[in-house]
Amino acid sequence: MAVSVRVRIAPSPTGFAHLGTASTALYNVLFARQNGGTFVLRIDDTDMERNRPEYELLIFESLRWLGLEWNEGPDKGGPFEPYRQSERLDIYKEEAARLLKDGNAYRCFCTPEELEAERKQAQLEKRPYVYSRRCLTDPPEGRTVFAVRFKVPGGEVAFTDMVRGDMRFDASLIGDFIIVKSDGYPTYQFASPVDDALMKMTHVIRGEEHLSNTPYQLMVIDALGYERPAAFAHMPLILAQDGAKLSKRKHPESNLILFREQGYLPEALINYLALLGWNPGTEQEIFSFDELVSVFSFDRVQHGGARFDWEKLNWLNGEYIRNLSDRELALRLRPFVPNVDEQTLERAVPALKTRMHKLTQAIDYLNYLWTDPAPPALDSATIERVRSAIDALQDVEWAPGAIEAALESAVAASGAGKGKFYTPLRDVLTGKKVSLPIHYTLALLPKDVALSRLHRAIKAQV
RNA sequence: GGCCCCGUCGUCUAGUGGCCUAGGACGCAGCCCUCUCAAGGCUGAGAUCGCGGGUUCGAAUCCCGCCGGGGCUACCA
Repeated sequence: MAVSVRVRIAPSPTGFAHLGTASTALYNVLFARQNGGTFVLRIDDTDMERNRPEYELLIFESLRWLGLEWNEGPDKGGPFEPYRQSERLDIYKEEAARLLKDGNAYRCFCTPEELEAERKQAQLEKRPYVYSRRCLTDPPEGRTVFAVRFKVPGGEVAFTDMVRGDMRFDASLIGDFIIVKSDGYPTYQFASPVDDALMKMTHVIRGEEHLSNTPYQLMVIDALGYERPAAFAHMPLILAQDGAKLSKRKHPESNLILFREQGYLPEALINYLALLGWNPGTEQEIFSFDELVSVFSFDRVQHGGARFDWEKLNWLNGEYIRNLSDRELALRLRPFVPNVDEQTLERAVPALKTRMHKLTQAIDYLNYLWTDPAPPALDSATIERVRSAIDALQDVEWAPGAIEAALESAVAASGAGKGKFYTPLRDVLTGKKVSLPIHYTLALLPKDVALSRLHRAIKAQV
């Protein structure tokens, strides 16, 4: 019987969860779901300087919002606890000691300045830099502060990548790298493979930035005598507008929480992310999550990075909004327009639906309901039209259909066009040039409020 | 600098030697619908397939060189 699939994502709480986090999480979940596997969330918090505990909560929240729930993780436990690297320090210490004892690692007493000098020198001589191994062959005397370096065995490291096929790297080009920092914390190149092995990961699916890190990690796993993951998958990077890798610091707009705040639907973002770097080979663009699970495959994944395109996301999000039932859309809109009562919101939805590519846009359409626009200046002909509108509306049933009918006969009687007639009404009611269709604009307002705004506009003229 | 990945309309992509006068989607333009804004319908512009050499009867598709972009090369992850 085959071992069941285990995959993971391992974000570091050095910032908010961003598009890249979501993207790798998605592919991991898709693959796990396809194979009845387990999706693990591990927190790689070994950077003492930059970790902030509150970011961990943000990561949980963002992933849950997207519906990318994990089976094992720091908040829900599992058979390989703990799932926070900061709580596994003794494990790394032990493994490092083992490497030290077996001669696969050694202590390095070099100072950052000395290493910097080595690097500069190599650059000057135009030779590729690898650590000199000074501390292996001729360690300086009398120093107490040290880091631990992995002794790179050289040779070739080969592995299978589900996206790119067979990969091979020449390890003689890789210098002895640090696996334990002088503060006692493990580096990513060490903690990550140790945990992948210990947590029995069968597949490692992550961003392309880790492709060249893979040989480092495989060498560590080999030296420790653990079993390697069966395969890797290095997914194309999500690029910013300038073509550079999306980063938390340079691209704060990639914060997932912001997507929620702007009114993007999680299912739309998922759909868009899936299409960034992967394509089904058909012309289908809209995919439910279950459809993605059934049709996704690594061999149709792009090898090059893809620029994130807000325009296309907006379109997709609009499509998803339009496909929501009125009830469901009203529900999702609630938090964005807390000033609007439930009933009014539900009545607004049919008109709102085709006019939004994100939920926040409802605010622009509805805020005339809870604000009071100043009466505009009107010429005498316009005043007449407003007056006849008031007359027409006076005894009408307060619903869009009836209002529309009443207004249309008033328009016909006035001899003016709908534009001339409706534009000032819109202006008086909302103070804006753009609004929902005029009969909706009226109907959503309480009748007395609507009529008093119209009355007031007429009186305001001298 | 070294190693690795990539290079088709502005963007995301289809395409694995002839089906390509290079297809789709977003965006853009025009028209229709229309009280505004959308949505919807129709039409259109937009890519000498990074460049230069080959191979071949025939290349976006194969080979070589170059150029360009990105990633890694940290006591960040």
